[in-house]
Amino acid sequence: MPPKKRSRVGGKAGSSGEDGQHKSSSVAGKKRKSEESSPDPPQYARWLMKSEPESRFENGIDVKFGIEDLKALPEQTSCWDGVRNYQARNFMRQMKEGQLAFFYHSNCKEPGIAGLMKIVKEAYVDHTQFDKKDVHYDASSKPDNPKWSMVDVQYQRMMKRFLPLSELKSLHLQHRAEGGPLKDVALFTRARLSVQPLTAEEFDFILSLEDEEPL
DNA sequence: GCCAACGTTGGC
DNA sequence: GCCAACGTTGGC
Repeated sequence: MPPKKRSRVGGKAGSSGEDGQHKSSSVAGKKRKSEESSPDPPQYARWLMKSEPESRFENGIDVKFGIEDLKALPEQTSCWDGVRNYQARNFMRQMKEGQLAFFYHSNCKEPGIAGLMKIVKEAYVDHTQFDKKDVHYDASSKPDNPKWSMVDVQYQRMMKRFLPLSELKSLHLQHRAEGGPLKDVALFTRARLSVQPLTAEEFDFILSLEDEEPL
């Protein structure tokens, strides 16, 4: 889930092409409009990206990468490598320079939204897929047709207060029952996705929570 | 550490 | 192309 380390900007630009396809559901000959398909995916402009702020060793490598680690890098910028899920990858490929993303701390003592970052480089090839030493090496991906992409992100700021998952969850449940902006938020409806889109309404509502008293 | 949810893989 | 087995995510 978490992406991880790596210092600042990584390789060269370019995004690799193609997209894999992932769900299908399409009928032969017919087009399936609503969602899915690559032609025109809904346009999202705000994101939530998960990473683990506490040490955890995978194949002997520490995958820890919290918001403080991002902040400490040169230019407070890092590539977001290691995403190995097609939906998460496809969302990264939709990201545009300048868009904002919440930095979410997962798999830790206190999960929740820690801060804000900005997309500073659009999707390009994640080089770690070819690195046998890397935790996220993917033997099935070939350099002439890379499977995985990453973006570069830059630290913007910490939230004025940490927004715990527990609080977001009670709001989600409340909104689901009575209506409200977090009714369908991906954090709970697509819990395992490490890169998620947020509607403007969801994003703005979550941002407004930092000025509220903790629940 | 447990385990539910869900994505991926591979046999058929 | 189905679906059971398996692997991963991530809260608790």
